[in-house]
Amino acid sequence: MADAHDPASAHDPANFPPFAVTVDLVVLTVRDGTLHVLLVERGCQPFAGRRALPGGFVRPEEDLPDAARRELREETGVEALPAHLEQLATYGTPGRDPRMRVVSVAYLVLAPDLPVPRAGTDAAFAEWAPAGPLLAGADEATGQGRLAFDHARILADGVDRARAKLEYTPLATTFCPQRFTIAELRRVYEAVWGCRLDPRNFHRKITGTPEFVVEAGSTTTRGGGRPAQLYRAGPAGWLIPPLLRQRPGSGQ
Amino acid sequence: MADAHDPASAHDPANFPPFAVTVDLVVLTVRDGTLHVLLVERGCQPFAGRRALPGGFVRPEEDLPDAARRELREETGVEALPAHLEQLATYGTPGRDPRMRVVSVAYLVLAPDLPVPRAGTDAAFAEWAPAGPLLAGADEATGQGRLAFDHARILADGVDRARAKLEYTPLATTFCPQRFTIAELRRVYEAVWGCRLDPRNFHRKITGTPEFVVEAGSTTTRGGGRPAQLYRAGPAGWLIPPLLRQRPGSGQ
DNA sequence: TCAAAAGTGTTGAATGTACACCCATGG
DNA sequence: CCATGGGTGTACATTCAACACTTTTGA
Repeated sequence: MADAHDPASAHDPANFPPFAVTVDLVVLTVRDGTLHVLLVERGCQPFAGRRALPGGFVRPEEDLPDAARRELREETGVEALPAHLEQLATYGTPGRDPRMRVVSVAYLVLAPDLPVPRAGTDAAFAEWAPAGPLLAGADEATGQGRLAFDHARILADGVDRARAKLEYTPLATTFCPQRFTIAELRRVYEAVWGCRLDPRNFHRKITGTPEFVVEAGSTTTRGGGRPAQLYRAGPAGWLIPPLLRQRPGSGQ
Repeated sequence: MADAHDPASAHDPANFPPFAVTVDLVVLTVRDGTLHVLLVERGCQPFAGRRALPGGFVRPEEDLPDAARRELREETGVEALPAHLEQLATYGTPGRDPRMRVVSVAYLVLAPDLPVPRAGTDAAFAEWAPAGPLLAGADEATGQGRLAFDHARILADGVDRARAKLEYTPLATTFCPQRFTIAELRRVYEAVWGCRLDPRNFHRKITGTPEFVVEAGSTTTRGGGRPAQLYRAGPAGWLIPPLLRQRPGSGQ
C-alpha cells in the first residue's frame, strides 16, 4: 500500500507535529452518605466559568504520576495525602481541546473526607460536588451545568472503576479516616454502590477476611448506640471471594 | 508557594515543549497450548535489532484507537480483524525513549491464532513468541533477548490484564476461531492461566451461563473421540459469578 | 425504660468441587 | 473390542442471605 509517510522521516519523532500532554484527576470522596467529586471552576479559556476536573499540563521532565500528585496538591493544599492514586485511562480524540491536539492521562484518586479544598492557582475555586447529577447528564448535550471538555465521560469512567474495585479490593478503606468502624466502612459501600447492605452479613464478611482490616484496639460511640470497635486498613491487597453488589434492598 | 511557571503562559499549551505520542500493542494469542505475543525486530535506532512490541507514532489527526488498529494492520496484514482491542495503560516516564520525551498509550489485543504475520513497513520481521520466558525475565537487567524500551513491563501488564479479564468476561472466545468446542475454550483458559481445569465442571459452568456461548448447530471430531458440539460466542458481556482460577491441579 | 446501633447464632438455599458414569466415534 | 475424548448425574463441602436475638450505650 502507498504510505503517505516517507519511511525515513516517519521514524524520526522530530518530524511529527507536537502533542500536548495533560493529566486530569477524578478525585472521589464520600460526604454525608453520597459520592462526591472534586471540581474546579475554570478561570481561563476555553470553557472559562465552566466546571471541570482538576488537572493541567505535564512538565517536560516530570513523570506522569508526579504530575498527577502535583496537580492534586495545587488544588487541595494537601501535601502528604493519605489517598489512593491510580491511572485510569487516556483520552486523546482530536478536537477534544479546541486549542490544539491534547492527550490527557486521567488519574483516579480515592480520598477520605478532606477539609474543604482551597482555591488553586489554576482555578477560580474548587469544591466538592455530588457525583450523581453529573453522571445522570453525562450523555446529554453540553448544557448549563455540564463539565468542560469530555470530563463527564472521564468522570463516568472513574466512578465505574471505583465501583468495580470496591468489589475485590480493600480500597473502600481509603475513603475512611485512619481509624473507622465496620459500620462506617459499610456506609462507604452503600454510598458508592447506591444500595443497602445487610449490616450483620457485612460485618461478618469484612472481619472474616484475613488481613482485610485489623483492630485498632479502642472503641467509639460516635453515632450513638453500643460502642463500636475501631479498625485500621489491613495489609490484604485483594478480597477473595469478592463482595458482590446486590440489587437495591427491600427495606427503606 | 513560588511557582516556577508564569501563570499566564502556563495555560497556553504552545509554551510547553512538545511531547511525542505513540501507541504500543500487546497482541496475544494461544498457539500449541501456550500463550504467545506478537513481536517485531526493530529495523532502526534506537534498539535496532532488538525485539519489541509493534507500535508507532500517532498521526496528527488520528484518534488513539485508530492509530492502534492501523499499526496492527501494518504489522499483521489483517484488515478486518476478529479480535478484541482495548486500552491498557499509558507509559510516559522521562527517559524511556532516549531520543525525546515520548508518551506511549498501550493497547491490548486478544486474537485467534492468525496466520504467520508478514513483515511490516516499520519492522525487519514480525513473529509470534512464547510469552512465558519474556515474563520470567521482566525484572532482570536488559539482557540479550530482552525487549526494547520498557516493553517487558508493558507486556507483563497486558498479560495480567488478560488473565484477570478471563475470570469475569467472555473474552476467552476471542482467542478461538469463530466456531469452537467447549474443550477448545477450556484449553485457552488453561494456556493463559497455566493451570488445569476440570473438563466436566468447566463444561457445566460455560453452558450453564445464559448467553455466554450459543450452539452453532454442528459438531466436529477434530481431536478424536466423541463428536463435540460447536459453539459461537454469545452476546453476554459479563460472567457472573466469575470463573475462579484454581491453584495448579494435583493431577499431571 | 426506651431507642439506637453493635455484634452473634442459626438456618435454608445456592454454589463450587470432586468424581463415577455413560455416549459416540476411529482404529 | 478398545482407546479417546465429549457430556451428564450425584454427593459432599462451602458459602451466602435472611433474620431472630443479645449487648451496650445515651436520653
